Amino acid sequence: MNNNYNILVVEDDAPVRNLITTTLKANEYKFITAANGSDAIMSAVSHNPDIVLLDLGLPDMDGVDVIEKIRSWSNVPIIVISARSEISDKIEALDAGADDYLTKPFSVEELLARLRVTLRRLSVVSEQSSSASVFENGSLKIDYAAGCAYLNGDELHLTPIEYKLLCLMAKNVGKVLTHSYITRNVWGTSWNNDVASLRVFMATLRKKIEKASDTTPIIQTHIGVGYRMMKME
Amino acid sequence: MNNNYNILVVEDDAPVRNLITTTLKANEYKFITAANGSDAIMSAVSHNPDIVLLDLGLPDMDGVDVIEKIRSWSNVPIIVISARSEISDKIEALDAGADDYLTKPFSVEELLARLRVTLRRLSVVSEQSSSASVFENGSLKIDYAAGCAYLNGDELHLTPIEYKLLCLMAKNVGKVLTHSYITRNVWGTSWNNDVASLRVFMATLRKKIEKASDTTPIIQTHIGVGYRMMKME
DNA sequence: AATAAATGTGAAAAATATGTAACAAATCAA
DNA sequence: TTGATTTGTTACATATTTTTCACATTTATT
Repeated sequence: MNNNYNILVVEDDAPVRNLITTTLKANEYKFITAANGSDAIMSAVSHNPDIVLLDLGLPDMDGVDVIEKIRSWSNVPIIVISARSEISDKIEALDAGADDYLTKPFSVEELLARLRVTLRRLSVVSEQSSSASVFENGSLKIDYAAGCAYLNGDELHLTPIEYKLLCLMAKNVGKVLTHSYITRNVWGTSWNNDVASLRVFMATLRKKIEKASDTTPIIQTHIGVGYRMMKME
Repeated sequence: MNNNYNILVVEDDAPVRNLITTTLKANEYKFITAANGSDAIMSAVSHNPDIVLLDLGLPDMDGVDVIEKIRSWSNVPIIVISARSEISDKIEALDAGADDYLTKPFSVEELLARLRVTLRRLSVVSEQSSSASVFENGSLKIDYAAGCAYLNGDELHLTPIEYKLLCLMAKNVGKVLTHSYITRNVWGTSWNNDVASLRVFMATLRKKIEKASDTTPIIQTHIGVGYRMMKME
């Protein structure tokens, strides 16, 4: 007897999808399916699966983009199943946030074994941080799945960097984030740690999200350290 | 660039071991090595590594037995690197407790990518477990994760040096810290051990954390020696 | 009690960090 | 291409932090 884990299977090729689902069914796993990227993201939001099995070759969007999208709000384990066997493809997917990478043709036994590994890890971690796809704090709202931010219901027009910056602050509400932590996470690993740029982006972001709002600023400066988004009431 | 993670490399074949260690060194990972199973188990016990890279083909014992042995007391991530490419070998190792399985010949880039995956997971887990990183002593409270200090629930505004100083005292509650120990830890190694500055900072810190509080001061002076934060009730 | 040594205190100077505006460079869509 | 948008850079006024220093106070020693 198995478990209550829910597995999201993302695969556009029907025969392969059937192979996977039949295997899962035979091993008493519960699952839902999606045949393209946007359906996959919607299912990930609405069903909150415990594991995602993801084919990279989807008709509507690149699989790596699906990984990044899901990773923008969720830490759900993602096991990639792909026909692309190039090392560079593997690295790209793993660095984007995938947890494992199987190349087609794959053995169902190996897939099941790697599923068991992931499930074993899940049960260890068990009840982990709540990963909601919508963030709300005061008059500010972020819909991670849609990639949009709102202030008092009105959509904000944010540039990509501004949005990343906002998400990073939001994911760490109440914590002081150091300059280098922010630049590393917004601009990537290799960056000259330029605080000047961060300052001007922070300024424009503040202008946009503190538009005519409350008395207390939502983003505090901690001189010599970094910035912090305050938890609002 | 990197990290404080310690990696145990278990591989009896010297050329392969060198390839791995050279790669790790080039990427600024710290590591220790073992050339057989019993050494590997001893190293895993004594050094408590963060990750184990394990070759299955060891001279003295079967690699799967090493996995099981380590798993009997530790959940350290184990990445298997093996010449055995049979599905049954993979399944056996994964079910024995391995977290990942690479077959030789392997790409060092893929190995590094899978290491990053594992490290990423480690840091997530450690962040969660470190959520209990809150110090409390009387009316004083420090939230290390948030980087903030509170007095009777009210947040204190501390400069970087004041905060460092407070954390240092807090981490050593009850102990007398010498002037030179404090200056070394707050200002860094190369410093002329200026006690005058320390005195000034200690004064402002005291003003802030002993605001209208109790009869007994929380920070004691030990003349000719240093300072001590008292354990309060 | 007198003296010397160590510590506390307040205020200024020095050093450093920040917010902002203006502008240059890069990117992107038509 | 153009024109619009986004991103990166610089200069500078302002604000904050850190250091220095003179002097008062406390503590230890004789």
